[in-house]
Amino acid sequence: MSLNAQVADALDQIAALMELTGENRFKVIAHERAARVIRDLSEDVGSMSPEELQSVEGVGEKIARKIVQFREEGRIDELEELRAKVPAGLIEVLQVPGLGPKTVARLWKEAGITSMDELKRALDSGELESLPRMGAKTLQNIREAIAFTETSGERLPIGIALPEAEAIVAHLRSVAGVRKIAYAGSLRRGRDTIGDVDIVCVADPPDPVREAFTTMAGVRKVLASGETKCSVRLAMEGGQVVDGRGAGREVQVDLRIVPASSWGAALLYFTGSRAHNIRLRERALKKRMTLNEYGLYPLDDDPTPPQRRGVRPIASRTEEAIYTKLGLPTYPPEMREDRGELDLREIPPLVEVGDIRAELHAHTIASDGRMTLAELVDAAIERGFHTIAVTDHSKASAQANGLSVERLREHVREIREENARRGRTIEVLAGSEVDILADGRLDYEDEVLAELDIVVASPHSGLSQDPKKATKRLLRVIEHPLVHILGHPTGRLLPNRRGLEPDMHEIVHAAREHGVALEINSHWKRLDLRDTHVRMAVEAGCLIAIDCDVHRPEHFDNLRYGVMTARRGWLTRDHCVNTWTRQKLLQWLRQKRQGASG
DNA sequence: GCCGTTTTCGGCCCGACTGTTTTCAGTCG
Repeated sequence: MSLNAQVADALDQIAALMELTGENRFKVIAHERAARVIRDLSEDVGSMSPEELQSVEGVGEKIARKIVQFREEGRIDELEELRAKVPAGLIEVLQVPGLGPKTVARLWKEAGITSMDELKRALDSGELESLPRMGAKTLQNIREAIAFTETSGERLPIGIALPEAEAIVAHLRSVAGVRKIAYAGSLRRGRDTIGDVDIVCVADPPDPVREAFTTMAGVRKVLASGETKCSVRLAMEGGQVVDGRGAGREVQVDLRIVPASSWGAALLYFTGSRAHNIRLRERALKKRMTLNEYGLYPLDDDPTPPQRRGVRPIASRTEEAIYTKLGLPTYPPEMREDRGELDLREIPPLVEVGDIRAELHAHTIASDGRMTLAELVDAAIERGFHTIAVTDHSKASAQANGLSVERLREHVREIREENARRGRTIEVLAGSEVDILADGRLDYEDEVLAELDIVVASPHSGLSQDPKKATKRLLRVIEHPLVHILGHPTGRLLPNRRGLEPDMHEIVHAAREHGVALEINSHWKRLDLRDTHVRMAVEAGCLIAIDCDVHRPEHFDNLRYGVMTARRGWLTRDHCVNTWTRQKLLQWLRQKRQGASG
């Protein structure tokens, strides 16, 4: 785990334990915020001076000191003191939805509960029933919430959640009275994984959609069903199985019903992120306005919310109107993470799905793909691409039927013939997805690689090696004169395989220097590079390739996930090689070859 | 604990829903 992630975890633990000791909630929030910012930070806190640490938003003198102590001694005094006071097992209990710090502290102090196992035993024995404010319903909700975290605790990959959300939206759109409906939340922001699904809708009258929502197929439990807000737990469809673990799992879905006049405010609010929203509200207050999910209103001293007093909003119908009145550009949802976007005067020209004109990482039946060469090329033409690179696996990927040198050469001949046959319709490039061996050597000799139009080098094994080795390994690849693209650089798999954890600073700077493009692999199980890495690469001025790693025709549809990840990293068209013209792309590919020989 | 184009002190985003209680605390997003 990177140092930033370790520091963030430690700060999160301090925050959680503070909550249980009843510490001032603003102190708790300050630690949570610092943890989030450091987790997202592109600089490495290990190489920052105390002054630099304090220049980070949300990090002041005291938290900076804690970070310094952590990196020098591997511990933080305050965290150790808190751990001595509060049983560590309670942090897990705090993760159960519906159990907040107040309730967990009561369970600890009044019933002696110090861990999840003890809580489960106490629930079974009935000893909690005697506690005040612990009715049968509350206890049953806790039981069900624990079961939910155990079967469905992990976040859902976006590739599972997005189609599910689209199906729900399509279903509800046909209900009488529904005038507008859309999914929001982290799904709309394009995060790689999703905790729950948020849906916003305008419906008049509201009852039919509420009824349809709480009774739709798959609803296991209705958590809330109010005038404007409904929440359910939904069983995932049978087909949506993640690595064999999807079966039986549930996902929480929230529906918010809002007036048509508040559509923009509601969409803005429920899209988040939470941190972005808080920033917007702070900004509104500075401008003597107040922002909530109903609209942007003039600020006054009346404690009753303005929408209940019939106050006319300054803006509310569209997101754009609200941003404009706040003096801000309309941020694409993917940028709304409080990662510096509010300091921008204008939005950079972020890459869009329609900009992608080339797929540079695709497999055929020659290795582990399902399409013949001709079928792959046809599929690429159908997508409107001007270039398709055929990059079957190299020999070390035996499990993927990787090609021996002889088979590769025969394959290259076939690809060149196919390219000639297609004329100007599409450029078919002969390439390889070459395995990166554990020490950073490539799986084919240089003389073989030199015969190819394009080389994508990817790690497939040795993915748990330590960060220093991983960094060296990838640097060696980036410095190799015949490599164009570093494919799925960390090899992570969502939700559980962490993959390599190289020093991404070194990686992106070397990639920039050597003109190697780093790949965003668009498969929703990979999304590798991830968003924060893309942002680092963009800041360093790296080239990026967004590829689908196509094995089947439908894999081209994963492009949207890769593009959302790119946009979350603020990638613009000019630095994305897949958006270039055929001529510019080919020039870049050949230039690397000439640079190597000259 | 952090932060400041009115502030180095005194604020810190805002509303909905549930459960259990009878006016609200706790939790969530």
